[in-house]
Amino acid sequence: MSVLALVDCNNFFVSCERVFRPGLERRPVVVLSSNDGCVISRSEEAKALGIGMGVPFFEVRALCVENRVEAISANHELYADLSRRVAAVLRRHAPDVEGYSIDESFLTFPPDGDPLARARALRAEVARWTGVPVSVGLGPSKALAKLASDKAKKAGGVLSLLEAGARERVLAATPVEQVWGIARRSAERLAAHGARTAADFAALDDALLRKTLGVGGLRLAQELRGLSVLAHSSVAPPRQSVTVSRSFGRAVGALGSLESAAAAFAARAAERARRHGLRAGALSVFVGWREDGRVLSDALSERLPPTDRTPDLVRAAKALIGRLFVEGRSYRKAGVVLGALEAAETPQAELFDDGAERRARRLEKTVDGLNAALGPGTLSFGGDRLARAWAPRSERRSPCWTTRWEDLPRVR
DNA sequence: TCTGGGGTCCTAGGACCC
DNA sequence: TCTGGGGTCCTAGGACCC
Repeated sequence: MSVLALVDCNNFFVSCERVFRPGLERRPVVVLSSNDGCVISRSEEAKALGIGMGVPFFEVRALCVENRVEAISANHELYADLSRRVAAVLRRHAPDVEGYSIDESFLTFPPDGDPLARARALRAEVARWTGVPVSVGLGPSKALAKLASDKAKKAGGVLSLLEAGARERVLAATPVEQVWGIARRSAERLAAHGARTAADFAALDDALLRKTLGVGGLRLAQELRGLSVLAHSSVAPPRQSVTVSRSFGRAVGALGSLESAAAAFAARAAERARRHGLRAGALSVFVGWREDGRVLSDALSERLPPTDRTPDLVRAAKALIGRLFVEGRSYRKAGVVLGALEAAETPQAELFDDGAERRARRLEKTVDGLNAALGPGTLSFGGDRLARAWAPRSERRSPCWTTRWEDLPRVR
């Protein structure tokens, strides 16, 4: 039986902010999404005040003022950098780190030695080198390691579900909707069959599981029984899509502003595709607006000759958003999605081109390089700086302490 | 009145994750 | 008045084919 570990950074975004502002320790802190719209990370103190994950900020604003909760706009550049630093420490402990999300990684522990001792050592080392507190869950399968890491947060930071006895106790005491991959819909369906705990779920008949929740549900139940059926790999599978979307800072009614947004999103998406060495064979654009209190959206897609060129993608995005546009609507958000991605090989034609193509490529490479070094949006292609009525607002952002020279912390 | 059976591919939408 | 952004996988149903 191999030992799978899930390493989960506690309250990750809040913890990142605390690394550079130790004054935030032991205080209620929340991190807010774009436009300071939603709460997306909470310190334990903020959770204790009853502030839920994902709640609109305006609903808890009064509570935050009253309790002197520090509310900070999300700084994803900082979080991405600390995430890389945490991963670098993890790779010293296991050769096959699989990044599952910005704040979680799966590892396989070698069969020799005491897994609990190893987990504790790893936890201490991440804290020492990055300042980020983590929880470690151990189990014979990913779903059990994940469950263990959730429980570890209130059990000293490390918990093992490697032993059958511990597993039975924990599964029987866990409501099924706390299982990874089971949310409201699935929990309702399971309740109809009398399954309310993780143990009930794992004990259901395979054919019934297959019929009620599909293959995903069946696999999950097997994982809870201690059978490892979900693949573990340190090689990231090829990306399927690239999305850039934003809610607007205020409602937008003019086609010009909408086109400017589409152009900016397409340019950013193109940059990301190039960074991953991918070309897009399809592009879609969506817009969102409100009507009679209902949230509505519309979308259009188009196949493209595979490309990673900014001008091609910008042109396609602008054309599609023009077709979506309806006079009189107050748009609230829009987005561009690149799909049908494939590896970008150097096109043969480049060997014979007249130099214009090569120059365009070089320009793109320079812009990508500057944006990578100095922060996204430092340089952009013609036009998308104009008519930025849509630009989101975030007024409580912390500095990019680790990725921008001008934001480096100063030591007196 | 009777009206096959089996494929593939694509897309939209559902459900879930962090 | 104010409700994020970026992903994944699966399924059902339609179009089409032989």
